[in-house]
Amino acid sequence: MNEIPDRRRAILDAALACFLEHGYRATSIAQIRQKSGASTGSIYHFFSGKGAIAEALFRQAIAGWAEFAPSPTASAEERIKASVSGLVIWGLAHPDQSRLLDELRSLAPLDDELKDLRAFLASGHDTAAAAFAEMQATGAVKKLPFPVAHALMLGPAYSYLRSAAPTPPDAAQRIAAVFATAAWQSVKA
Amino acid sequence: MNEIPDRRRAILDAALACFLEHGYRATSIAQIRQKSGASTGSIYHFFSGKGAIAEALFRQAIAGWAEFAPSPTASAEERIKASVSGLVIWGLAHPDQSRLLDELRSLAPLDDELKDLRAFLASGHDTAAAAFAEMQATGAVKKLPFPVAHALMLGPAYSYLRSAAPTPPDAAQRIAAVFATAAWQSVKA
DNA sequence: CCTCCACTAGAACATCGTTCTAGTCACAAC
DNA sequence: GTTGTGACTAGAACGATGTTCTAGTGGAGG
Repeated sequence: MNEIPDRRRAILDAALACFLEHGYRATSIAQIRQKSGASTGSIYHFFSGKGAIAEALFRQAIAGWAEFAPSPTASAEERIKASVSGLVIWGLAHPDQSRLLDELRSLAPLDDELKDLRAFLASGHDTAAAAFAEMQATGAVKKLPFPVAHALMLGPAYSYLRSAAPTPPDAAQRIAAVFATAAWQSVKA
Repeated sequence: MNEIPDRRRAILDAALACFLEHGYRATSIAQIRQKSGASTGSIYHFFSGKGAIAEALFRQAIAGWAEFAPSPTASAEERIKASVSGLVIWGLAHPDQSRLLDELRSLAPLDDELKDLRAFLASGHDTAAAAFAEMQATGAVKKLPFPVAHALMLGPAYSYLRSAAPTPPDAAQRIAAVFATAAWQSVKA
């Protein structure tokens, strides 16, 4: 009885295809309507708006990447390197999904359509800050303000992925290692 | 006879005020029209569209920051550190202008309104790549692909400025130094 | 006085995201 | 068997936006 309705899934699939091809902003509800076969009313029955569709797809994409999440018992160095490396490897393997996430991250603070996504990102930010504070408490990393540390660790990876081309896995591994060691060097005590 | 028309200047000033207050996307032509006292037709007489206004303001803002440009005769370390440090110090001193530039940079690849700005950014990218290639030739920096090096050097600064609060000058100096030394450590030979 | 032309004004247009109104269909109640 | 009910669909209508169109103004040159 709790099946996901076909219509809802069709809308999500169509929206993802459109977003990956044209970006979030450039795809219109009309395009999603055509590709999914749903009607306008149907779309707004399942989602509160374009932003809600984007948020659902964002969470879905994040879930696909979360498998790279480092185990919480590893050392600070391993956890940080795994975070950065996982981000880069996943991003180079899925460049258009990565670009979509980046577009949504950029738009979230400015676009009220994406208010819920903004809240979701803020909660993720908070858990990352807590994890980093824990590493600071053990003396494993420098005592930097978290926004500074976050920018040092993940800024290069985000920046690179924004304009990266599809990359074969072995090259992606090497590039990921560069960013991972640079991130660790930047924040290690 | 070649004076800049008052109307044009009034439009630019009004647009800058609106963009700084609400961001590029959230300001409408109508707002610019009201604040500047110009009419719709007048705006489109001077600019080909909203994107052209943004591009004009982008160049204007870049000019205000270009004073931090390092002298070409300095060492690679000095030039790179000065670039990063200058960006951070200027960005922390002008947070809303910095955020506007970042918004426009994010939007440029996706929004056809900003096609001309996109070309302008690409040319700037090319000169930076050439400068870096020169440093590589002298053996001062690692032999990294330029996109990787660029992300390592400026990614953290861009990332930090995106969410930075106004900062007093002395604190800004310290933060800038953190990012500058991290950038140099990441790419030095 | 006439003619041009840079410039202005505001109505009109196309498109977008969203809301509204009306309805269909399956199914449970009685 | 009829009637309700509620999930779902459909498409017209709405308001706002960026842009274009049509009409005009006013001053400089012939």
